[in-house]
Amino acid sequence: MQKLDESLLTHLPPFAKLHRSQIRAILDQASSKRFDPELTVFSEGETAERFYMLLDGYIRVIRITPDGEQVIALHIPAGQLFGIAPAIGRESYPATAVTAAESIILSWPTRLWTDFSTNYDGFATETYKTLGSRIGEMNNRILEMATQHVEQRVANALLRLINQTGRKTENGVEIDFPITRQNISEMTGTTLHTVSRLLSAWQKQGIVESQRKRVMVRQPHQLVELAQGPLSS
DNA sequence: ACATTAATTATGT
DNA sequence: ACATAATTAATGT
Repeated sequence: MQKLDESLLTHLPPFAKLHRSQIRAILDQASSKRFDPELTVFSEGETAERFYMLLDGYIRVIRITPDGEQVIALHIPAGQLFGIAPAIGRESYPATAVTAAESIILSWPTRLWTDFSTNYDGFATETYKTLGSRIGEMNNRILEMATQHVEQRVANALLRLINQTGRKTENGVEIDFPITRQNISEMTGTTLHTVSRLLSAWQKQGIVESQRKRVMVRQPHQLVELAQGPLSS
């Protein structure tokens, strides 16, 4: 196993307050692995042997319904911890983590979790921050599902994607990992057909631009408008 | 207002 | 050439 450079972690929130020696110790206990796209890192219900830091790439957090249907709960961008079951007092993973793009992932044995959170300044508070914002996001999605129409939900999903994982180009903001109509439908509780129709319509209006597995938003403001939906009553 | 079904076409290896 | 992705129309709830 070759040595990992300390600069990999120094700027990431959970480790930002630590000294080089501490980072060194953390890295020396980590294992590093590269994942191709669409590979499962861990599965729902598995015993949480390890916790993870995404160094590069994107993670999709998914759950499977009893009848085998996929639901995408969340996307995680590089620089965040995931699979942190110990932080919420669980010994099995509550969901499945799949790479959405080629990714580089560090991981540690779960038994180190208490070490990390007691000995390393800022680690605990920062992880609870990200945990908090993920819960907040999922709460918003629950509200959307219950109250909004599909068009608004798809608009909101795209907005979240470009905010969290957007890459700016000349013409707009592009989601910087491959994403299909099917994927978007799994995020919004609709069908790939409806998503396809919506994207086609929005493309004609110049709001988005999409090819196979690629979606770019040209006019975020227009999407925000659509996300508001028709004014109540 | 949306899903489902089915047929057709486009796109990437 | 083959598999996967996307579009489109028709029909159903």
